[in-house]
Amino acid sequence: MSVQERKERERASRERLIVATARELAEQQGWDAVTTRRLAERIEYSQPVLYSHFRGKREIIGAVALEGAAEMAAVLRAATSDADGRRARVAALAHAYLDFAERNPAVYDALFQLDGGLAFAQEDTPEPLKDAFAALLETLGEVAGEGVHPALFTELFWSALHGLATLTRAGRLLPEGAEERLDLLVDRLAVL
Amino acid sequence: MSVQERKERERASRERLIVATARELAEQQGWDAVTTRRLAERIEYSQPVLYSHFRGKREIIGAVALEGAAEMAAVLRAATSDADGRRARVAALAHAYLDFAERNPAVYDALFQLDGGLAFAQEDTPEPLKDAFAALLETLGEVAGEGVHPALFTELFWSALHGLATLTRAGRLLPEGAEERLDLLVDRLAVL
DNA sequence: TCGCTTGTCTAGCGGTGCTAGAATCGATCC
DNA sequence: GGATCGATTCTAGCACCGCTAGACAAGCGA
Repeated sequence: MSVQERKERERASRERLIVATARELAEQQGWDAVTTRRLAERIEYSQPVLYSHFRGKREIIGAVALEGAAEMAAVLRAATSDADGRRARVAALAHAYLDFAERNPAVYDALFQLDGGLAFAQEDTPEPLKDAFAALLETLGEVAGEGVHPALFTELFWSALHGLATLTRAGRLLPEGAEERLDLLVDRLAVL
Repeated sequence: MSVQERKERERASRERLIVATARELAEQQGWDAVTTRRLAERIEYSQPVLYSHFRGKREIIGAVALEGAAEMAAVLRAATSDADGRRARVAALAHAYLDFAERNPAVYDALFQLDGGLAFAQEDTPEPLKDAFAALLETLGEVAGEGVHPALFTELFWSALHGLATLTRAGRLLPEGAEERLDLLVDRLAVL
């Protein structure tokens, strides 16, 4: 069995290489530059090898998204755990979220803009995605206010963050007012 | 000169046909289905004709976006003019916005998701885009609250609407809570 | 060492956006 | 009315895309 185990290890390792390379290439040159040919060349295998790991390009995007979701959840939890007081926690969360989106645009796109073939807001939603939402919920749930469902409030707050993130990056919003918009969001939406 | 004028009329007419056809095709089958070949076939000309009107596919998307922006501005103004009271006006605006996004997903994508090569939030931003933002500003400006810049408040409110629109359509948010999220947004963000 | 499974590669399919150069149309002039 | 010639449109093709069939080679168990 040792031979088979070694093969499985090598396969898993190569799969990680594919995902990491796709992410790297996407962050460097955008997802449009992530073609199966270029990706194959970078991992130093031929194209068909990609298809022995993933059904297609969409699944590769999905894999990057899952990795990103786990990372984002960790980042959000780290940011909130450092903050004292509810206002500070919510502000830190919002900051961390927009920071993550700005620093990892390709990952953010894989998660929320592109089609990675992932199920959202459903039972068969992958664990990392649920957990990322849970990370938001942990902090935002406590400022939802009387009689407002925490999950629903979180969805709204998240939507606002997502709107700010995408519109800013697409050049629809200028970066100047970013800080002020964020403060306003926290002060108005959260019940402190 | 009459001949030349007629030619120009015909050219302009064909250009409108291209934009209308692109929009129609995009709404029917999504932007992925809008290929230069299919588009050319539908307007009953060969591909290169498209390039005598537009620099490329991007510019065609941009043209659809501009048309959509003008339409959206009109829809928003119509919705708010029917409403009495500030709360009702803001709610009507938000409803109309999300309605427009839901009913014209391809146009909405051309405007805010895809690259139509348009400048935003700048001096050389095309008039229809400025005007669509102005339509938002007219209603939202009056509920920004003391000491809050109306434009900045509008940007934030718009971001929230955009987030709701895109996350809902991408299946990231379930349509169930839509009404409740919208009410919460209006009640919390707007100063009434 | 041999046979065979497993894995990888080469080559190619039908599609994409876009363009060079050939062909045709049509307004103008004799 | 018919020839001329410039503007317009088309045919054909480029390089690239995602994806896959079938040839080939590597490495295992016997």
